[in-house]
Amino acid sequence: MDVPDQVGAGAVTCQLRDVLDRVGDKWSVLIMAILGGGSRRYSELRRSIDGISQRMLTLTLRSLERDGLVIRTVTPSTPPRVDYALTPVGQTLSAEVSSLISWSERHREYIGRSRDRYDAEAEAEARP
Amino acid sequence: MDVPDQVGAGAVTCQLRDVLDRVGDKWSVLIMAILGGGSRRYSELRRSIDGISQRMLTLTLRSLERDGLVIRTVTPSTPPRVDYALTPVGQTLSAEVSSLISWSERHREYIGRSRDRYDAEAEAEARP
DNA sequence: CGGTATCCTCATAGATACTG
DNA sequence: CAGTATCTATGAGGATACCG
Repeated sequence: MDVPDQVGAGAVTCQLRDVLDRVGDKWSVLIMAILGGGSRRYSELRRSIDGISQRMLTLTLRSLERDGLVIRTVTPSTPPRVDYALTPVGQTLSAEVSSLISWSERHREYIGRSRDRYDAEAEAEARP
Repeated sequence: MDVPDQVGAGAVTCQLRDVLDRVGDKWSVLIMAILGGGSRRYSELRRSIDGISQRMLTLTLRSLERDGLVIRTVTPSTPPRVDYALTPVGQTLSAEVSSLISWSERHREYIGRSRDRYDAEAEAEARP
């Protein structure tokens, strides 16, 4: 793994924290996954992502854009049109994300069974 | 990428959400990274992870254990000794995580420059 | 040593309303 | 259509104290 013993204060962790904050928030990965399939309009994203508020969609897109992972293209027509796409670097992160998705698919059942077992044992202990 | 257009309500997203919640919280990945280097005692983890509270260390370890990613071994000596290690499945997630860490190392500078540029442009626009 | 229990705070995100 | 502004609330996480 080559991870230093002391993490949490050094530069390595800051890098890691940055990416985890990026990848860990509620909507970023979902947006990147969709944009991995190609450029999308604002309204397309809104429809594609079930349950996202307009506020969070905009906020998340802005921070992805700020990080250079997504590019925003405005077409000043009437009605206005705004398209979002992954940048080349965004595509490489999107690839990492898709690897994580496939991990989750492979181990979904295992985790589910683990949780059931753990909860059953915890309950058995609570009421002996 | 092979990601469906509609995410957020279907099974695919639940799997993904599960992993993201797992990987996205503040301490799980740090703990998994350290345990990737081998088994560690509770107190070793506490010292290794700068800034973690006892509460969060315990909570995070419990949920990792619940998911079958970490195994907890109690040695009932005096003083008591508790060791934590990755399970085989935990090791595979740890590998994904290390891939993400290396991505973050490779693109740390790019993101930093992107943010600086974005913020500079935002400020330039705010005060023209 | 390896935890629980309790309280508290402060970001994150949802709902709603309005706009160029 | 593609946002911004404002308000609110919920829950993750920190601080502290105590326990087997």
